[in-house]
Amino acid sequence: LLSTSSSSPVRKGYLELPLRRLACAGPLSADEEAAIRDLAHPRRISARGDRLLAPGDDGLHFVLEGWGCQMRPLDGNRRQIFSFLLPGDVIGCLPGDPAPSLSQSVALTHATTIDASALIVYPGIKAAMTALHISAQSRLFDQLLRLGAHGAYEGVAHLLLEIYTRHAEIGLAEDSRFSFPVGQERLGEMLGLSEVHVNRTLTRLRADGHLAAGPGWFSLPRAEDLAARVGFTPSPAWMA
Amino acid sequence: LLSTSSSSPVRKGYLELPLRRLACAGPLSADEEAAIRDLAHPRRISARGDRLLAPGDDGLHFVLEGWGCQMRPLDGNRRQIFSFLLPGDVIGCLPGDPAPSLSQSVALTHATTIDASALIVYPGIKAAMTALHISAQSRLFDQLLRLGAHGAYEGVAHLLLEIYTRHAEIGLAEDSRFSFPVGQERLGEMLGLSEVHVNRTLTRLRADGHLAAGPGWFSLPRAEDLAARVGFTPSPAWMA
DNA sequence: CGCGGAGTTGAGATTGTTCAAGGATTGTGG
DNA sequence: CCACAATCCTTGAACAATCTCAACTCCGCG
Repeated sequence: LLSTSSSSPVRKGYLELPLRRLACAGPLSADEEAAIRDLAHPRRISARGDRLLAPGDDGLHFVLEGWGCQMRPLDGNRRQIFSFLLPGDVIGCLPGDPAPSLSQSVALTHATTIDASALIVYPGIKAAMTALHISAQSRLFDQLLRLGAHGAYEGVAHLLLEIYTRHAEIGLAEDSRFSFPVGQERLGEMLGLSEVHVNRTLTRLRADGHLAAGPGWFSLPRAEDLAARVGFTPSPAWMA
Repeated sequence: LLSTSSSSPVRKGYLELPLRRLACAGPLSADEEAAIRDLAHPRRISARGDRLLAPGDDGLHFVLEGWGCQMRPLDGNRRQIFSFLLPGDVIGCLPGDPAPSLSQSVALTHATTIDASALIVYPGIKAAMTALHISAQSRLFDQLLRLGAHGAYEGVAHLLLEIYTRHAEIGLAEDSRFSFPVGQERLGEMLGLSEVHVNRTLTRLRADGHLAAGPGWFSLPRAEDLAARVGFTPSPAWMA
């Protein structure tokens, strides 16, 4: 997906996504872009189910490949997922905001991350990371709304639109199609729905012509229509 | 409730609750306690429905009297409440964490607040406020859990236990009884339930001997039992 | 070739919503 | 002091949304 768009000799393609993510959160100087591309730390590999962040870790990390989530375990083998962590995302704690392990960050697929704490010294990068932190906070409120105020159809649609948007922002949505490497049960754990009902709702979205799906991907061919249909507003409108 | 416990000549009793709230979040020096008691700013009065925080306000405030909430409006006259703001609570933005109006803070009853931004220069107060901010963040995750993973009975019980605990921490729960000056519809807007179902659930809690209610107050006579029954764990257990 | 994981579908039970109505309480004006 | 309106609480009955259980398919993989 990425290797085709090589304008300059990029040595570490796996840092391209965090770079794009930060760049679309705030302007970066050429120095800062270079600092990101030159990150020399070893990558950390997590198997599905492993923790992306060690319990005491208060650093910052980029997600390079694979999906993760923030969640809290429930009794039995149930859990509530609070947010999905996508390739390119920044995870961990900003220095000023020592919000320790109020939730667990866990890999949902095979995933790789890299330590990015050193980059906080660059003002543009710090500003961009702060902006991303605020976006994540806003998405948490979106999630509260999905769980508390939306029915299954609206909730699933909202979530897919959010994930679609997050992919599109960093150039990972070709033709309204984006990667979705986790199963329907994970959608259920996020939305507070049973796997069966998630399935029925996806079927309904498909029947309405709003969704196409294949192994490991979704596509929202009429994303604009769907957004209007379920009242999905991209980022702001809460300013005021 | 408060005026009886006057050991030293306290001139401004209305600052007693924020003081207690901060004190139970982190140790305060005598100077810091005095600084809180001497807050000279004018009190701000909000009628039910008014905003507690002006849209651009990025300061810190104490809630002195009355209840408020954080919420987002929905289409029509519906809304989703994210959290309740109680007397003694700190609201607003910490300096390092410029998370602007991702939600609205609104009065649910007649309420008074006071500007507390000046107190941030005291390190003990700043630390306590940071700890309270983290508690609030944790309660947001609790709320996600209630909405996503709990049924009505568990959700209502959890929420009442939380509010009971928050009152008890600052000495406002006489005999497991605490103030609850908002109606059942507000509980519904918080829990994503209809007013009718909230009512039926409260009735059920009462029938089970877990709840007593009167105009403007609730009581949880067997809070321990109820907490065990619905799996309510006070603050931590997420550390790790 | 068979096995396991993920997606799909049906039928019945459970939970929660809506609409509608009736009681209780309180504040207000006559 | 009483009538009245407003607000909140309570209850019933029909309806809709969602869950559970159980089966069955499809496909990739050893």
